[in-house]
Amino acid sequence: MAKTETRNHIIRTAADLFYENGINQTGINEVIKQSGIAKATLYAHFSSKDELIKAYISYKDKELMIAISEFLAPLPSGKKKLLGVLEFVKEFYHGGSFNGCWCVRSMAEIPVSNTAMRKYISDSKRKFLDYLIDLVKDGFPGLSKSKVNTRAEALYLFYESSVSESYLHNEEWPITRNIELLKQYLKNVN
Amino acid sequence: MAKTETRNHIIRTAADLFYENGINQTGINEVIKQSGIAKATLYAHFSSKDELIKAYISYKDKELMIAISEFLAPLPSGKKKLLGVLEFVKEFYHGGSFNGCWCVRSMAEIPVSNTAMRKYISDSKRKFLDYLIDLVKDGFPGLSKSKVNTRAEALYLFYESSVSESYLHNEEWPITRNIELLKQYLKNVN
Amino acid sequence: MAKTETRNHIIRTAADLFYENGINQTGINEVIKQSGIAKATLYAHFSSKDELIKAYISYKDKELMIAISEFLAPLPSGKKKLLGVLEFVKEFYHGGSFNGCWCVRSMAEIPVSNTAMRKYISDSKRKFLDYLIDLVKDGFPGLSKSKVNTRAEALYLFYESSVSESYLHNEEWPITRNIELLKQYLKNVN
Amino acid sequence: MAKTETRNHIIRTAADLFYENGINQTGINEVIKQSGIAKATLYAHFSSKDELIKAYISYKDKELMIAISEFLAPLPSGKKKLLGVLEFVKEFYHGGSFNGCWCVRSMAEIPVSNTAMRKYISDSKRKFLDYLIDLVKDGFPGLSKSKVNTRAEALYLFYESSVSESYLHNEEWPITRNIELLKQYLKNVN
DNA sequence: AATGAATGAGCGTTCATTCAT
DNA sequence: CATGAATGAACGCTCATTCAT
Repeated sequence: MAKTETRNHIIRTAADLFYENGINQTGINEVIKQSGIAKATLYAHFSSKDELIKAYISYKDKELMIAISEFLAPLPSGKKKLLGVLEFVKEFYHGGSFNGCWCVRSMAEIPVSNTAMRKYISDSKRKFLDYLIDLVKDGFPGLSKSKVNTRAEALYLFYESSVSESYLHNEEWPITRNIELLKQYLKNVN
Repeated sequence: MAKTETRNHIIRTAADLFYENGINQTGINEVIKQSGIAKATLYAHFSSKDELIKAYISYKDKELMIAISEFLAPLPSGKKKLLGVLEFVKEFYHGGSFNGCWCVRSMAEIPVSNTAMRKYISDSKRKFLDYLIDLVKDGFPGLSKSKVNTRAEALYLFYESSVSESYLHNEEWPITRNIELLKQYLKNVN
Repeated sequence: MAKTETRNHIIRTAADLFYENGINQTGINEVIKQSGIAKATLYAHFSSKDELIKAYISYKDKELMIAISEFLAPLPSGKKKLLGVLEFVKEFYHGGSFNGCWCVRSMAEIPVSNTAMRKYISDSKRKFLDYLIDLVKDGFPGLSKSKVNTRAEALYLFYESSVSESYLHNEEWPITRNIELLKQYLKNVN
Repeated sequence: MAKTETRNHIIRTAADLFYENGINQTGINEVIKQSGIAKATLYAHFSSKDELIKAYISYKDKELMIAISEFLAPLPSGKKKLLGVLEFVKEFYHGGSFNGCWCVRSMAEIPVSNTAMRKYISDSKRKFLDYLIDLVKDGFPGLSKSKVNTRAEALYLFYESSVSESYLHNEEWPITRNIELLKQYLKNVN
């Protein structure tokens, strides 16, 4: 197997386990067993579990960006597209492998002393906010930068609580309630 | 020392450690060292770490209810009081010992297989939602039960993302942005 | 409760637990919980767990002597009575609370370093052998002391392997086989 | 060191300790200290202490089979060979490392709830009985299957009480007495 | 005489990581 | 480049026993 392939294989296997059971509940042994590789092979590709966790976070983020972009592609730019972001969450929630936000959950598992990792995770979420900023910018050309940011941050917050609270309660209402809130919000912005 | 005192002493010590560093990063050894008690003493009061975690969750919840109630007491009923809930988060955030939501973070650390504990935590959050429902009910007498719930759920979601996102990014803007969103939301409800 | 009553109550409770589950598998806490007494009360009556174990051994031995004597009482002296000893084992085995020999099992749980306890247990078995010697002496008056001993030791060995092996295999055949062996043995002694 | 070598090294070390002091009196820490290996190494080879105990039982059984076979090899088939089994016990008893029957003693230390382990141990003894059955079958060709079993079971019971009782009393007489009983028994079978 | 909270050494087990091959 | 046996610190938990009341 080529080096990159092995690496990706490990990441995908680890991602499934980390996202399903949490990063601390998933041991290195479990990852190598599921991957079918040797322990030292894993350490040849990732110098530590932390590095593997970072790769997991990035992998899930990229996967999300692709999925959400595909979901939004057919929707018209503007308010419909922004609402689409929360509609995506609803679909995600019912998709069968929903386990909330990997960033929020991973952050909870990282020791406070591990500032590097904590920064990596919050930076990761920041990138998602940037993605939403672009979405607003594209959907509302001419809108002032300040208003773009405000609108994107609002959308981000609706998105985040949809994901986290539907996961926390294992119920759909946080998503539908946030959709209503977003609709009302968008009605009141020019 | 009376039994109840020792028990409370352990809970308070454990709560500080759990909330600061997470429940999995905090070992029983750390708890007893900080408490200045013997290991068997802890196990005389709590049959397992899980029981101590439950006591921690309940302790933090009660503490929160008291603090938020005191904070809201001087505010006039109605919209001012609901906004006060988010103003409380802002104060909480700057209070020096802010580490996000213990429920959200603990949920992320509990294995999926531990359904009893997961239920305990989500039930705990549900109680907080009930608290907000009462707050809305009291502040808007005559409002239909359905509208009370809708309004309380909205407030709950604003509260939750204020706490979680300010913790995640270690920045204040999620709180201020949510306050703006809540203000706008309340403007549009009768 | 009078002191002796309390003491006997503890012994009986402990005996049931020790014989059912083994002396090491039964904690002091279990004994006091089942007895309904305080921990310090137990230690007022028995200076250590070892002392309680000794009391358990003696209690079971006495109980056995009484039971076996009652069982043998109606039988005619001589060979019939000796055979009765093994018939007693058969009844004991089917009695519902059979768990082999407390001495053999306890000996296995005592550290080799605890010579005092080990001597106590083997002395205890020696007393049972003495009981069988008396049985032979009474049943075969005029028999030389040497022959009495030989015959009693044979009976003792048949008895012991009946108890131990039926317990080990959880099957009855070791008892019935030993009964056959004893019958044949007795046929060949004058 | 090759994996199998390490495994065998652990088993031999554990066997000495388990047989000398009992399985519950011997902690994992003692085993690794004596073995000179790390704790995780032990758990890489044995998933639990129970697995190590099983390996110990099997190891001792195999060792016994080999030793007894070697001891019996020069003896002529038939009654001489059967008597040899008890002569072997006498030699075993005086060998310096005699501590009774590992199966009987281990059974006494295993919680009643651990049915899997208890079955493992009694199966182990059953194999020894099968060994004796073969011995009788080979020594008395043409003997009916039923008589073979009866004779082997008798031999088994003599063997067992020789081992257990000489251990219990730390005296030789149970062995010599059983030898006499076996001789007499064999005189009366065709 | 009786209480029960507190003890500290020990238990079996799991972890991410290293290194000789 | 890949292997897998070995590591040692930490984990959650149990034990018989003591002592102030």
